[in-house]
Formats: sequence, structure tokens, C-alpha cells
Amino acid sequence: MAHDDHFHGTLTCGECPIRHRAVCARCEAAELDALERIKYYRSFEAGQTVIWAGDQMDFVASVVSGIATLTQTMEDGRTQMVGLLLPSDFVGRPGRARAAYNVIATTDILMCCFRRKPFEEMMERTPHLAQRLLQMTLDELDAAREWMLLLGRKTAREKIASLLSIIARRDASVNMLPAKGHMTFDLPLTREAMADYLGLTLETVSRQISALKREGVIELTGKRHVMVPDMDRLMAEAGDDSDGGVFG
Amino acid sequence: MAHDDHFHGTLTCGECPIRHRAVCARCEAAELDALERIKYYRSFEAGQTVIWAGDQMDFVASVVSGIATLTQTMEDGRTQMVGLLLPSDFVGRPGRARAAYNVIATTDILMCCFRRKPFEEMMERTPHLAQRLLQMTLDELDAAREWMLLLGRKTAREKIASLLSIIARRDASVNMLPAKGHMTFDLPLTREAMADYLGLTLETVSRQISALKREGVIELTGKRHVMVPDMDRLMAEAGDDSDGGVFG
DNA sequence: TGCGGAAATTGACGCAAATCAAGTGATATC
DNA sequence: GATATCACTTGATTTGCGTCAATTTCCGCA
Repeated sequence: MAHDDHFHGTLTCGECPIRHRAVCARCEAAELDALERIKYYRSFEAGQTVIWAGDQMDFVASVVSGIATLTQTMEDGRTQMVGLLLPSDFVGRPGRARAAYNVIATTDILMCCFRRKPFEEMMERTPHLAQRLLQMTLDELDAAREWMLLLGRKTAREKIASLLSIIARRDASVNMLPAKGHMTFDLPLTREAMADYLGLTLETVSRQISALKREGVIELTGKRHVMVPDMDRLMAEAGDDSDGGVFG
Repeated sequence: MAHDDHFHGTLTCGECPIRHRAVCARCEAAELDALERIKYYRSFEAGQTVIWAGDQMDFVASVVSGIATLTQTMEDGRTQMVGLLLPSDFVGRPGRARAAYNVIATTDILMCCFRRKPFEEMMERTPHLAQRLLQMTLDELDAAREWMLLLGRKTAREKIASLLSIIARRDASVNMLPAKGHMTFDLPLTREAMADYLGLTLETVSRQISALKREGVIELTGKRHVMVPDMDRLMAEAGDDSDGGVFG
């Protein structure tokens, strides 16, 4: 666990931007008060490791803002990203003392933390918490299974197109825009992080992005800003049967 | 949903073999009675499709005995297994009307079913159900993430060794034997099903199994019965850092 | 006991992606 | 303003796995 994080002010749950999506989404006023009493904030800078796999983990948390990654590593250094943590996503597992994955901040992030024991006790007494966490976990399981299809069966080109269309659609949903026609967005990940997510090398990621650019499926300004002239075209390249999958 | 399934007799929850592991594991006597009243059994033969992805799904269920697979398919036929359903595993998702995956019986199976609506209502009133389902879902999520590392980063040889060692260890845990030294077990899957699980072709599966046999890592009698002379050797081939992963 | 067919093995060949290796272009550091 | 550094691109080459195509083995069944 990282140490040189710094405190970031306090928010009341009422004014919390993830109030309606996070693990507390279903809680009523009284339940929220109880959570309010045991919560505390921590922030981490881009690049910092929030938690190492195997570390003692005495808290659970919600991501309030920023992006983090969940990764697994083999002894020889091969690494696979197994999840992307976006605002409102939940970190840690009630009933588990040690972290199963590395959590690394991709951007600066703010987390709303609860010491694990009090949180677990509260879960026992508060069905709304367990119900919401169940919902979120089922969604994550769907996303993980969607990703298994990508990792096991898609070509490099399809993998890149899938990632781009997922990011584009998530962006659209956050900004409440339609995921149709032409869209623009920023890539929140480096080429290496994309490679770790997609089970590729960073060179292959770079080459496939260049190929999609060459063929007019996407346009790049700088290395991170993407414009998709025709969303349907991109989704066809992803090989998904029309609607595509869940994300987080 | 398949139609030519046939009824298979009735079990009281008290004598149910998965009573202590399934979604009902934490339920008390009264809660069990309530479940007993809404449950019914269905059975399927090996090879039958239990549910097609996209189908209306008006029940959820526990696998009582036998093995089934959860698969996703792309339009062009590429398929990826995203889960293996073993006795006590849960099928379906409260709050979701349509199946997300194909469920196919690998062996003859018996399922303990609940109509979805009554089950959902009962979940609202019965924290023990939601708590247990949360636990099970978190375990499945861990298994899915373990599998993402395998699909994204392991070689064909490591994939096969991983699958074999997982099956061996599951077998050991069911029969309450130590997962050490030499072990024997049967493969519950065809080469093709293994390929779909591992993100390989069946030819590659066959070649890698032959290679492991040639090098003495495993011994085969017939096509399905496996003997592992040295479990540590097999686990080293799997590339896992010693302890290996979760399964189901 | 021998037949039929599915499941599995094995071989030859091709290709997509990994690996190895420069090289470019931005941003930070002295 | 030169230099180091990091993120990324591009090229040359290798290789692991997929594809296509025969066999062979196994197992049920007449």
C-alpha cells in the first residue's frame, strides 16, 4: 500500500458525485449517515500504486474521481489487466484480508474509503448495501466474461476496435450523448496499458492504431485524442454482434 | 430453452447434496421451507442446450449434479467458454429477463430451479440469500479474472497445464484428498470444449497434451483418463506462482 | 466380432503477432 | 539551448499457433 498520499478535503454524501451509482446508491438517509461516520478520503497521484497484490488490505473503497487499473502479474513480468476502475467502482472485497490484484492509479484519483471491519459489520445489518454490491459485482462479472471472449478469440485489430468503441460509448454515456455517428474522446491509457488490457504487445497496439488511422476508421490529433467519423464502422471492425458489451 | 427435458423426482432440501454450498447455504429452516415451496427440478441430457443466449429466461437455478458450460459466440462461429458450471453453481441472474450466455449440458445434469419473480421477491426479504449469492458471485469474478490472465498472457502449453492442474485440484477437493504427489482424474471435457475454454484450436490442444505426455508430465490411459506423476511439475508448467487460482 | 462414425492425433504449411532494433517527437532537466 | 527521458512509431525477422488435410484410435452397437 502506498504511503505518500495526501488528504483531499471532505465531501458530504449528499453532494457526492457518485452518490447514485456507487455501493451506497440504494442507501436511505439513516444508512447514509452511518456510512458518513466511518468513511474517509484518500487520494493518489497518477502512476502511484494504490495496493499491491498480496498486501494486507484493511479497507474497501469507492473510486470518486479518476481512473485506476486492476492488474495481475506472473513472476516473469507478463501482466494482464483484469479490470478498469472508473468513478463509482468498488475496490476490495468484504471478507478478504489480502488484495488479490495490483491497483494502480492511471490518473490522479480520489477514493472514498471505509475500514473493512466496520464496513463488513454494516453490510450484515444493511441489506441495501449488500444488494447494491451484488448488482455491481454481477455487472463486473459480465464485463469480465465479455473480455474473456475478446482475449480468447478476437484478432489484434478487433481487440483495438473493441477497446476504442467501449471507451467511446462510456464517454457518451457519461456525457449523455448518443453513441452514434461521429464521436471524439481521449484515450485514458498509454499504449502499454492498452496492450496489458488487450493481451497484446505495445508494438502491436501501435501498429493496429496506425492501420485504423490509415484506413480512415479513426482520426488522431496528438497521440491521445481520437475522432471516430462513423461509429457503426468502428463497431463493425470490433466484431461484436451490433450492441456490444457492458463496461464496469 | 430446451423442451424435451424430463422430470427427475424430488429431493427435500434437507437431503440435498449441495445444501451447504449452493445459494441456499446460509438459509435457516424457515427460509429453506419458503424455498422448498417454490422450487422444482429439471434435468437435461449430455449435449443438450439448457438455454440459448438471448432467450427469455424466467427461472434461475442451482446445478445439483453434472457439468454444464457457459459459452459466448460471435456471428462467424468463434466461441469462447466463459464459465464451467459445477454442482452448487448458480445459473441466471436476478433482475435479468434474458440469458446472456449459452448454457450447454456437458454431462447429464440435474438442476434445482426457481421461477425468477418469486425468487427475486424472496431475495428482497431474505438477506441470507443475497449475502450468499454475493459471495458466490465474487468467487466467480475472481475465477473469471484468473482466466483473463490465462487467455491474455499464457502460452498454449501453460494453458493446458493450467487446465489440467485446476481439474486435478478440484477433483482432489471434492474427494477430500491432498493435491500433492501423484494424482489421477478424468477429463470432463472434449478436446474441442477444452479449446473453447482456453482460446485455442482443438488441434493445438491435442498437440500440447501429446507433448506433455511425451515428456512425462502426464500419462494417458484412453483419451480421457489422466495420471499426473508429480503435481508440482505440472503446476510449474502452468506458470502459476505456486498456489494457483480459484475455480468456480 | 467387426463395422461405422465421432473424437483425437499427426503432418505440412502459412500467417498474425511477438521479438528485436532503430528512430522520431514531445516534454522535462540542467 | 543542449540533453536526457518517456511515449510512441516503424521496420526486419522469427515463431507459435492456426489452417487444411489425412490418418488413427476409440467406443457404441448391430
